Amino acid sequence: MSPAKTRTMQAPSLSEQEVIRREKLESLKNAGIAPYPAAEFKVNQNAAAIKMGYKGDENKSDYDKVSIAGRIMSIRDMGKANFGVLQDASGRIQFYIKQDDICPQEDKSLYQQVWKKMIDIGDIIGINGYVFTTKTGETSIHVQSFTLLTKALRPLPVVKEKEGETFDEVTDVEFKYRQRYADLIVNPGVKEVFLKRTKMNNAIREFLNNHGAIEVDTPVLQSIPGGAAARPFITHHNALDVPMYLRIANELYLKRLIVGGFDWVYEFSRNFRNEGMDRTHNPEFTILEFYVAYKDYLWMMNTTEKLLEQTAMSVNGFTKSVVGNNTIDFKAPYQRVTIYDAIKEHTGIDISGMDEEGIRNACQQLGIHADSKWGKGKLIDEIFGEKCEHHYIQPTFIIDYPEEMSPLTKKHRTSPGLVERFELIVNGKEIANAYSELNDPIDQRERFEEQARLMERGDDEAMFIDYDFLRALEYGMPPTSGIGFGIDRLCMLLTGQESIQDVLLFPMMRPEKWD
RNA sequence: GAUUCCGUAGCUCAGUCGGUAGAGCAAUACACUUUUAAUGUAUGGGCCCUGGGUUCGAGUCCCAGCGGGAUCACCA
Repeated sequence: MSPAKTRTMQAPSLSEQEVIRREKLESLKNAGIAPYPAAEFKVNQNAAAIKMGYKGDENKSDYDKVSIAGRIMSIRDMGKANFGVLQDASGRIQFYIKQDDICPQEDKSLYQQVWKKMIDIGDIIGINGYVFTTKTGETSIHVQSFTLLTKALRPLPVVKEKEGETFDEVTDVEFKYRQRYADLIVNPGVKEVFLKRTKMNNAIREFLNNHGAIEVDTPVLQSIPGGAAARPFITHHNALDVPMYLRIANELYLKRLIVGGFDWVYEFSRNFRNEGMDRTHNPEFTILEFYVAYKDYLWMMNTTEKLLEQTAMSVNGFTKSVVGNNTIDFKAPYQRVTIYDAIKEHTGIDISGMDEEGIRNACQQLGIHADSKWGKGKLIDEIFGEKCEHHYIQPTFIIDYPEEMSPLTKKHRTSPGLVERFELIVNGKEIANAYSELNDPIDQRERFEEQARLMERGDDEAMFIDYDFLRALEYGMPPTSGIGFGIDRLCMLLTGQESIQDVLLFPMMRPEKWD
């Protein structure tokens, strides 16, 4: 019986390579080498800084005692010397390890037995040595000593690269999303997307903080899921014995804070909606909302343009971003089109004077399903979504929505039946929604009651009446403008990703079965 | 939720008309002290997603299930 067969019988669920790694783990322990040592490993450099800073003879002495730590990504075995690649948080750097350097005496076992037989690709090590340039011109670390920091028991997918071309890249999305840790290790570029996401958030925070905005935290567990039209996740609080909902939006809480005297608040709000998943929807997602006292939606459009232009610059260094076949320019200002004009332009039908019946007929004419449960606002929204939205690739403000689909929005100052609201459409998708906030408590109560009627009519997305929010408005909320940005979608636009799963570190997946 | 495509070694992928399971990388062993997708020689590694069915015989054909992608519906 072959040794491999014996191994398989001992541990039937492990692959050959996993069994061999466990045997190496035992060998290490037998040799008195800790596979998972506790002590700090002091580093004084990182891969990127060395490659950036090392200039050969000019500053060689600054790099004669470097110490870095990272994961072994490849080893090229030349017998009594190896070249390898070490990857740390900053990037990758080549190292050179030679038998006679780490074993200057007769005893070559550290090199022959430990390094060559017990260390693998994927292991995390620390190395000490000096920087040099190889014959072929690559900045490398000449290893004088190494320390095993973590033994890896599972083989890493091996991805190779030459001159920017990648070979055997792991493209299986299930692997990438379920084992993001491994995806991040082996696929260069994945990490870049998430670093850009952080840059984007930082840029937005910086913009807001510089303008005097206050970052706040509001409840995620809510007894009335308000501020949006969506199906919530339901949970239960045992001690109070009441149902609770994971928030679908934080809007009503932020407005309570405006009542309370803050004049600019914002929150990066993780929201939860119990709905379908696709390239642009994940059940949990992030919306940045902010509310500013004494402003209106016109001011908000100006602010939005500035915020996005500046954020794009911070993330990419320029205002343009390539997504699929489109190049999007976030440079302000953005076009502003009323929703009625948009519909007129893309369907040839002017619905601005029509009642619900007329719009229903228009839907029929356009071949759009007009559900009998839907009111006028929903029908208009449907026409816009079907016939117009996808045409707007460059950032465009669609403004002045019908009142019925905007129960939290202030009535338009000059056009009856409309509200002061805009959505920002980019690359054919909504990425922000804003309005002059409704602050008339009596009007707000009527709008909620209209929502309640819609709910009775069968609209399962109509809003609940939030009596505490009405009470807050009765104390008086100053004129306020508010906005919500789809942060995941904005990130997709700024990083050129076409699936929301590629801008979420751990996108939702059906749970794995482990038996 | 509906439709459709996919699931083969640790990874990337072949697998013809239904006839004993293949390659490269990775692994193991050997050679090689400046290589870089290192190279050369040899070896091992498979619940072909799971369960049924058809058949003398199924990775391959049929049905059901599981997981994933795409499109649609719902939505941001």
